[in-house]
Parts: sequence; C-alpha cells; structure tokens
Amino acid sequence: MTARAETRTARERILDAAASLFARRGYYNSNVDEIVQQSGTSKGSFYFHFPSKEQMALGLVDQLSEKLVRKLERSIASEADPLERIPLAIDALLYTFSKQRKLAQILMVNIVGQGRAMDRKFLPIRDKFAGLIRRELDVAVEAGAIRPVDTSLVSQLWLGALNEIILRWLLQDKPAPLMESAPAVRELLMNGIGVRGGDGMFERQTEEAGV
Amino acid sequence: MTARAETRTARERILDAAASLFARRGYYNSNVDEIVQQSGTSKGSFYFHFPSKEQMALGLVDQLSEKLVRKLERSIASEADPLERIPLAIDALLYTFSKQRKLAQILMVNIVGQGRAMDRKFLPIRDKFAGLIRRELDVAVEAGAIRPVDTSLVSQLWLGALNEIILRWLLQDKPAPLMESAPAVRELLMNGIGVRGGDGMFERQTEEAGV
DNA sequence: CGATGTAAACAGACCGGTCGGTCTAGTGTT
DNA sequence: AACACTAGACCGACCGGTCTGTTTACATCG
Repeated sequence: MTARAETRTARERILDAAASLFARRGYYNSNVDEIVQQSGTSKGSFYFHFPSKEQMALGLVDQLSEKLVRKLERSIASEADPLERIPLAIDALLYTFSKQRKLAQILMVNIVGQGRAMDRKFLPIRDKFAGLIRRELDVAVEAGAIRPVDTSLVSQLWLGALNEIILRWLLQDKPAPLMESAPAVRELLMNGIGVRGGDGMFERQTEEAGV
Repeated sequence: MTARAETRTARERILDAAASLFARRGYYNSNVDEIVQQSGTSKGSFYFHFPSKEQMALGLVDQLSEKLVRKLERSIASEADPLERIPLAIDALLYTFSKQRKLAQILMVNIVGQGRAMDRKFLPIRDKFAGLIRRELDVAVEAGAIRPVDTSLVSQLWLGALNEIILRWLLQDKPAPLMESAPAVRELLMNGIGVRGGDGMFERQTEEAGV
C-alpha cells in the first residue's frame, strides 16, 4: 500500500458501500455494479475479495452484528447488578441504532424476507442478539434477582419486541426519536419478568390486581 | 364459465400459486413465469388480471391480512371479558399460523426486507395487526381491567414478540410445535401489563419485589 | 333457432433491459 | 519474474412486461 492517502483498503470500502446500499435499497435492489461504483473500486476488485454477492452480504452482516454485540457487552461491562445490566443493554441497543440507521436497517430489517434459504443463513445472527439477552437473564435468575422464567423464550420475545419498534422507527415518515420510547419499553419488558420500576425514572405505579 | 369443472377462477388460482411461491422462496425469487405455470394459466392471463407483479403481491398480502384479522376478531367475538379476549386472540393467532405455515411465512416474514419502498407499503399491514391488539388493550384499560399503559406501544411490542417466535418457528429445522409456547407467551405478555395468572393454567407466583 | 358481432379472458412467443459473474489486460511491489 | 491486486469490457441467463393472436361467453338480429 504505497499511497497511505487511500484511507481504507478496497475491501473495506466495498463493505461500506454495500452496507449503505443494502440499508437504503435492500439486498436484491442493490447490484454489484453500484456497490463497485460507490466504493470507487471495480468489479475485478470485488470478485477478487469476495466469491459472490451473497457471500459478501453474509460476511458483512456477520461482521456488523459481531461488532454490535461486542459494543453492547462493553457498555454493560462496568455494571455488576444483573437488574441494572439489562436495561442498560436495552438502552445501549436503542441508542446505537438511533445513531446509526444504516446498521439498524441492515441488522433488524434486511436480515429477513430474503427468501427461506437466505433467511435461514441469517438466523444465527438473531441468535447472537437473543443469546446476549439470554445470558443476562440467566445470571439475573441465578442471582435470584428475578423469578425463574424461560429465559430462552423471553430473550426471543424481547428481541422481537425491540425489533418491531426499531423497524417502525426506520420505516415511518416521522422518525419520532427512538430513545424517547426507551424508558417505556424498558419498563414494559422488565414488567414481563416480574420486575417493577427498578429505575428511578419509572413512574411508580401502585398495584391494582386485575379484576 | 362453461366447464364448471374449473373449480376456481384464474385470478384466484394465480393468487394461490403466488402465495405458495412467495412463502417458499420470497418475493424476489419467485418469478411471474413460475406463478403462471403453477397456477395453470398464462402470462396473458396474469397481466390481464393484475397490472404488475408488485401490485399483485401488494393486493395478495392485503387480502390475506384482512382475512386473518377478521378471523381473529370472530374468534374472540363471543367472549366479553376484556381480560379473556386478549389471550384468546393470541391463541387464535398462533393456532392459525401453526395450521397455515404459508400464511405465516408471508404475513410475518416476507412482509419485510423487500427494500425500503416495498417495506413502507407493507407497513399498514402491520398496523392492522397492531391495531387489533391495541383496540383490545384499550377496552381493557377503559374497563379498568388493567392499569393504564401506552397501548399503542404495547401493541407494537406484542406484535414484534409474536412475530419473532413465529419467525423462528418457520425458519428452524426442528419445528417445535408453535402452540406449545402459547401458554408461556401469553403469560409473559400479560405480565408486562401487570396481569398475573389470569388463567387457571398459570402457575401462581407470589410477588417478590426486585431488590 | 343458428348466425354473427364483440368484448372479456386467455395463451404463449417475444423483447429489451438488467445483473451476477468471468476474462483479459494491466499496474505496482518485492 | 512472480505475485497481489485492480480495471472494466463482456457474456449469458434471467425476468418483468408487451404484443399478437385465439378462444369463450353472451348479447343481438334475421
């Protein structure tokens, strides 16, 4: 690499351009020529670094998800209390996505609906996120901080719930700040596992049993 | 229509074939020629009944979702207690999907990830389901059966949660009966809005405040 | 009643553009 | 020279959509 001026390697630029295009138009509506053009490289370069469009998309998504998971884990690393770690992770997720729409679009939206075959290949990505949640729930249960629940199921439910509000935030016309819903989301989710108002900002609700 | 032997009209057969193909391979991997072939009609017939592949897909999804929503509403019509209607609707949804994978695949999976433009066009479909949930929650709140919550947000969260477990059920290798998770899902969701064990089969949990 | 007009419905060959992937020809570095 | 990498023209398959008919359904008329 002579000209250090070329800030990033061709491979990286291709990945970046692909991320932008996938986020904006989805996988099937983004063609290799565009990716190549927007990345300032060439078809030859593309197919030198990647065996196919599909493989590169798979790799891209995998890389992005891995990076995000690590970021989330880092953001809760300093907190020891299991009951605090969970809402912290939720906030970190929503915050990160609110700052990086592209990432959200790819990881929460374009990861499904690409046909059975591709969707299945993307399933492990969802597992990564669900797994993160699950591990946190498990330690909380272990520590006796929450009552025992099917943490596997709950993590899936939560992932889906978060996915949905992110999806709407991405697709709606008025992008009503994602972080605004964070407190309410946290509360609702935590409620689901029997934790009420663990944080100061939750409005304390006196219990009124149903019926 | 001379030969009454032709059970269904060409238009219906096209819609059916399209549903099957979309469910199996997704929108972009299903081409018009295949739809036409599988429906036993022809290109000419297709483009006589529909202006384009996209419009027909939009119409198909709209029709399927409308039918499902009506079915769900019918399944809870006989129940008056708001607190019973909600779990009933959840069960009906899961049951219907468990019996009709194709429907689930189209309505819960292939409705996203088709590119921003299409995804936005599909957003009203999600609204239909979320709206159904929301209305039920609203009457429950109105009746004082549950404490006041942001029903709009909750309905979205729930839709996402349900979507996720259905998605996994569709995509995983071992299709672990969808209905099996129904009770746990019901409980978790209802818990989120402060209702505990409204049904006999929920194990009653004494409350233990977090920390 | 059968002949005939006619418009809806259907059939399928065909077209034109698109797009993933290939191939040959470089270029710079060691 | 050998190697890693880049360029971009090119190819062949694919696919939505069109076009030119042909068949069916049915109304109209002699």
